[in-house]
Amino acid sequence: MAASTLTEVAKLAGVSPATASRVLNGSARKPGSDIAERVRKAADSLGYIPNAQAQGLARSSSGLIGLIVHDIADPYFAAIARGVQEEARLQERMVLLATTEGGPKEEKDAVAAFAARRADSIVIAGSRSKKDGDDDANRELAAELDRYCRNGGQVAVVGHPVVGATALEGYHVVNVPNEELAATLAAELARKHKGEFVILGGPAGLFTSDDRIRGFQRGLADAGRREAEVLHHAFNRSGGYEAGVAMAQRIKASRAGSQNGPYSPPRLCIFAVNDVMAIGMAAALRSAGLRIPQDAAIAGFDDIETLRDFRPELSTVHLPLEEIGRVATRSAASPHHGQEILQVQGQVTLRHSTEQPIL
Amino acid sequence: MAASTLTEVAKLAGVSPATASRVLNGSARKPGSDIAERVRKAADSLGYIPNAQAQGLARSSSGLIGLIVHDIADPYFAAIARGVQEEARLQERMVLLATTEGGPKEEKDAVAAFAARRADSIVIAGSRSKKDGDDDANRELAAELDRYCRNGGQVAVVGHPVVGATALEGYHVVNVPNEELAATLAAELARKHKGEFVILGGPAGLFTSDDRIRGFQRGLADAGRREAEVLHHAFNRSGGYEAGVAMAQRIKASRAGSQNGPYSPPRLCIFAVNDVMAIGMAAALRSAGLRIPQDAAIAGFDDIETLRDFRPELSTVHLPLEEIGRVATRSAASPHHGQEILQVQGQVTLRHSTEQPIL
DNA sequence: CTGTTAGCGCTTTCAG
DNA sequence: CTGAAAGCGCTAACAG
Repeated sequence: MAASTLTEVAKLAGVSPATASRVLNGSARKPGSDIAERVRKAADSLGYIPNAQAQGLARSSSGLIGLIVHDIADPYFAAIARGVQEEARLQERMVLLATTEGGPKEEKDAVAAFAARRADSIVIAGSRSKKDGDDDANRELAAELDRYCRNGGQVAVVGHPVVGATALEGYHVVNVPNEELAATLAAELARKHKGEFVILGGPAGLFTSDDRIRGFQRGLADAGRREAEVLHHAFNRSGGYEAGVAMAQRIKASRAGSQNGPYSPPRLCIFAVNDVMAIGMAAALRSAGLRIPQDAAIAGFDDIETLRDFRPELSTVHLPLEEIGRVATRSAASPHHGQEILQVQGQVTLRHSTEQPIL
Repeated sequence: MAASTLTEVAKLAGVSPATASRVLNGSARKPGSDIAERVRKAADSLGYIPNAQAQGLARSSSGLIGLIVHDIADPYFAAIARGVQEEARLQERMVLLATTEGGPKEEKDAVAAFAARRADSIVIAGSRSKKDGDDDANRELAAELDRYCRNGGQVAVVGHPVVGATALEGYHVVNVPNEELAATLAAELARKHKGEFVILGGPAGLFTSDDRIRGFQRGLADAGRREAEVLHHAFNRSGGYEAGVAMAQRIKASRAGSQNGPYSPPRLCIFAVNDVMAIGMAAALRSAGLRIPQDAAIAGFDDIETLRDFRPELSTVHLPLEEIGRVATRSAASPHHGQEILQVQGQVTLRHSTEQPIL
């Protein structure tokens, strides 16, 4: 037994499908109220549910919003997804989810799949990468997006424009001032921290990571501090943890070495380019018996919700994640001519993890 | 400029649309390799992307999986969503996301929307409630689901059968032995904890919560312990926090009272029916200057990933969340006659938050 | 193996 | 204001 159709409803109400369509689904022209009444009654006596696929085909639009994230279980993406979802609900659209683990190949596939489903707009939350070897895939991704836009689709990208996008029509960029914020963070940290800095970055080539690294270095330089060493690891908790294991050894070694001398080794300040990496790092240090901020200071970036319950309280740069999701979704809802660029604000937030230990 | 169609591809290749369809989209019969070649060439010279809506209409199936959660940013749901997503990818389907904040009304709407989109299957991750006032909405939800199933849809529900579902065709239940696990947890805690127990539950009527409360009480009773007091709060971190604020006062008051007497007050053991509530509770107690497990023991339920980085390490019941998402999605992929019930295993996991303080 | 012919369910001109 | 008719893009019988 298949779901009942508009035609059946129309028949039951004794009207034409066209009329039934006009009363049931939004149309400019309103049929007479007596007719409307009859149709509505027929509809819910049959439990009529419009077939969105058919509607989509006829109207050539789907009421779908495609969302691309690296990993939906990562708190950063989950928060953005929540914002997207909220806004989608306001727009009376549904969210189609795709996870890509950051690969341009997967992103391209996701875009193609969304295009196939005729999604009205696509929100790309994960950051793009220009890692060696990804060149072709990136080109294909850009081509796919361009095509999607040329066919009338709207694309909102969080954090960074798409590499090599040529069609500017239909692109919306929610710009996160990663570099500036990282610079500010560095400046503030430089004021209170007199020792060395180390940067824990994601894979080289990942835009978000690179921007934050660059900004942080600039901030250090402006403060007259020496350039920080940069470590590259996976852009997630594991990457941070892995880096932390090595870092712990290093800290211990340097400490052991200096026990003979008159000076205690300078305390390191580690800037992780995102919070989940910072958490991984902190966990590894803690497992090794080191304490934060006594044995090392740590700062992250994003201010994911998880931080609220993480100890020590982590210094970071607050980003309005849900708002970013909402803004991206909202902007993609209104076709904009030319490339639209929106700014969001972040806020350096210093907490206990970068405080001076009490000596 | 609209996307190019199968017909255009066919024309360019000099074949009929039917043939083009057969080579491009999966069909039993394979056209000759020379023809196939030509069609394929035509297709990607035009950048052809099949219109999934049209395919869906024609095939009457959509390649869509509907996922219903309370809140995608809640780590519990995010983990399940990841599992669903993984399995969906294996099935070459896409995930449609709906968030409902637990309301039966919203769940019903979500099901209707999925039905409209002709989702092949629906996974309901959020637990159902039979709270007073939700009766009508619950009935409607059940009706909507029944209809969906009668029309050939598959529904997988995590944790608890749908209230009042009559059509058994197409229902799949991933059963989480909440009650048993809670009982086991109670038994183990009773062995090491000699003081009072308090249960921090969700809203009365929420199945998952009620089951866990019941199980815990049973476990206590079996251990010869007295029934625990039950607190009801929102089923999320805020609920836990709110409860914690009150609890902190109470603990402090009882302690102050007994300072005059010869006995220190018995330490409380708090069982929160899920981890996010436990975290909220712990946060509130900590803000009030209380320490865990010294001033109170706490246990949660679910073993969400967040716990890995939460201190004190929280005792809980481990649930294979991703696996649950995968299993639900997998089972809903294969139409089962009658109601299918799958079991998942959980594991009581005692950690530091319920340890005996060293006196 | 290929092409022709009907639809899938709905919207939307265009007449009446 | 209503109805009839022509698709939207694709698939699936059924012929050839």
